[in-house]
Amino acid sequence: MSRLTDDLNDPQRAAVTHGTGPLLVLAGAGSGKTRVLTYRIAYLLANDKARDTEITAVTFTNKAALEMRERVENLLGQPLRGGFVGTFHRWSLEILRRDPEAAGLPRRFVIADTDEQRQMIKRELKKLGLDPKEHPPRALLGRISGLVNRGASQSSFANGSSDSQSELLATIWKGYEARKKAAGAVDFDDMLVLARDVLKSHAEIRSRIQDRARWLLVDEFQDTNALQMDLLELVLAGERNLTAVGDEDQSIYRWRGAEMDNILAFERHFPGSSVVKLEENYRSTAPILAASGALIAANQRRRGKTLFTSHEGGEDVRLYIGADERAEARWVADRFQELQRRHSLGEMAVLMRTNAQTRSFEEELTRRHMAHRVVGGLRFWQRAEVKDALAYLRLVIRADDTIAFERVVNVPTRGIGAATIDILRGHADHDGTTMVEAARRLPAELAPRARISLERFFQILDEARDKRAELDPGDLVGWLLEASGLLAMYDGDSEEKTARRENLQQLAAAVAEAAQRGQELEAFLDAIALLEEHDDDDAPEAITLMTLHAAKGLEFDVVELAGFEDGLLPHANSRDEPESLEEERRLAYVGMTRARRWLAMTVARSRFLFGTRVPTRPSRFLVDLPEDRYTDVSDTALPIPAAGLSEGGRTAGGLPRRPRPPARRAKKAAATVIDETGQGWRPGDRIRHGRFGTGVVLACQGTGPRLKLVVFFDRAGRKTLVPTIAKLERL
DNA sequence: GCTTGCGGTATTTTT
DNA sequence: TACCGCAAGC
Repeated sequence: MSRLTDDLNDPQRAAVTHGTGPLLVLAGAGSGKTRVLTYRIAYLLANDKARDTEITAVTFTNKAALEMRERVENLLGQPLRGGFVGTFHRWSLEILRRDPEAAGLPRRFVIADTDEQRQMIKRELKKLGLDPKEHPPRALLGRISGLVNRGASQSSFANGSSDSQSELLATIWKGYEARKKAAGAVDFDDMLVLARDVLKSHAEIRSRIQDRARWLLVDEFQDTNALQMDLLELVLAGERNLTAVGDEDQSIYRWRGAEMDNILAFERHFPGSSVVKLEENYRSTAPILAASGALIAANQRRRGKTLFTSHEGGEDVRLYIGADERAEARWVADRFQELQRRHSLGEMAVLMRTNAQTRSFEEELTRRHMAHRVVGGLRFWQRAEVKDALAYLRLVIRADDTIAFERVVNVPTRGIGAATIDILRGHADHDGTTMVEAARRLPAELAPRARISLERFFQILDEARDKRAELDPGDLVGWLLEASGLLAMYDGDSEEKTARRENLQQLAAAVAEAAQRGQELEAFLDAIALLEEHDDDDAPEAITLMTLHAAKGLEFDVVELAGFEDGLLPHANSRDEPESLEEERRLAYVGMTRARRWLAMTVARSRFLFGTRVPTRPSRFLVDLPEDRYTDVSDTALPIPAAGLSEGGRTAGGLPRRPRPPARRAKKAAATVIDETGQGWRPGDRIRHGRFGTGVVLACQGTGPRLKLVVFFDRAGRKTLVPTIAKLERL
């Protein structure tokens, strides 16, 4: 099969044709990572080194999996049967669905999504009499997830927790586990945990999976966490044919538990492994590579690669510093208008650190009637009306789905409020059954209205279950939407209601389409639980606005990296710790390397943040870029900060994670601040307040009697004060 | 049970 | 500033 290896360069070919044993492919940005992965699969199959049932290829996103499968099938000229190409979660889920009992799960367990997780934590807090404001469910779940992904379990954590803080977490966690169990639900992390446990404890299942993963390929290896590593090690047997492809310089999910050591210390994890570096870049021009390469070279934690290209020339990388975010957006829109002569709008992107930054660009592009789309907005499957409809569907399939029941028993409202739910929950707890069971029995103390409503509710579900036999799934959903009254909820012709009705119809269409593909309703529900994102990229001729995280894996002719400022990139919350600062640098690197032909970074000298205009300064990452790697095209030449100057300040994005006392530093930073107010207060001043203690002035709003100060107090956090009323002492 | 208004908060979010 | 979630009030 020479055709397969002909169009590869030497290192690529070495990776593709590698024999048995672990292989790490260090694939620089744009070096043909997916190509190596897909060619390797095709090569193994075409040369009878592997049977298709022995191929397992794991990715992080459904999109990547889909692309991989398609490209392999294109190479092979036929569909790939038997093998597995999918995400870690789907892989785990398949193991669990096949043998739920092995994992101690009910046969028809459900997947709890983020909302449902939060709901359960909230209930638990309420039960414990804790204030959700003091213990934000989001943060609690984050901590639990972090622990789980590092290999902990509720019980192991509870045993090891000594201080009251961790004991509290252990208690909440325990309740959370109990709730999931009662609901027959697993969360995203559980899928991996349980799959790992099953593989560990059930030799026959393990051996089956090991056979299926005789050739195991893992994409984006830099993003794997400890749990995923456990999983991989469990299924690697005999020849240990792991092909891991990744790039430590593009590791941007540390905060989600990604463990860079998996790639940095690959050889230690997998003795006897080979390593191939892909350093020839086929994506970007030389100037873009030179600039991004200089930036990432400043990182310590990396194995080190130097990307090169055989293509000469290319436009300079530009830096533009504008007065504010409007000037920034204007400049970008101007450039994109010019560039439109050579590049389509679909090949242009504005990338940024935070979602909030899209705003000024949306406004400017709308004003100019330039087509654009924001990636990462509300997701189809996350919309309330869609989730409601899905909950009905879930109840049809699995009558005792407590989560779904609670979600829609009163949607549309039918007089079943908190009081009714409490009664039902009381019965369920008392009898040791589910709420749905309790509701079915229609306890006597229910209000008459609630009884009637519940009866009707169950009638609808029962009828739907009967209809399952006669209607095809799409029609079943249609019927359910009518019968439940979900559709009627959005009667009317306001834009919002119409949109919601359309979403519901779209859902019915999606179900019908899945059925046509031969997918069972159960499988369909699983699929969308795993696929939070709705992949409809059907507006290609538009400028893309998105976060740097969302941009990973994509490429565009024209890329603009917006908000190249200290506080934003690196983000204020991630610049103190060296490890996270390096991750911020990688984030910038990912952004820059998305560009094929044209790249610019822009800075707004002031930004509207938290209700105030805050001065900013260019990113400290500029210091990593030698001046000949970019061209400053700002209207007025503004000085670029020296290394370290931007440390610890309160600049854009602005609140220091831990306010630091030294007045010396505050003074120094204040000198760079433009605004100064009549009252003699200015950003950077250290002050003392009777109640809040000491703090630092972040910004001044208004003048004269309307003057307000935004102060960040060391202990009390951010407050807005009127200096003439609040007694402030200047330090 | 639904609406309104207040207070608190303000990264990134593959599944 | 802008949004979200919750508590009070209709």
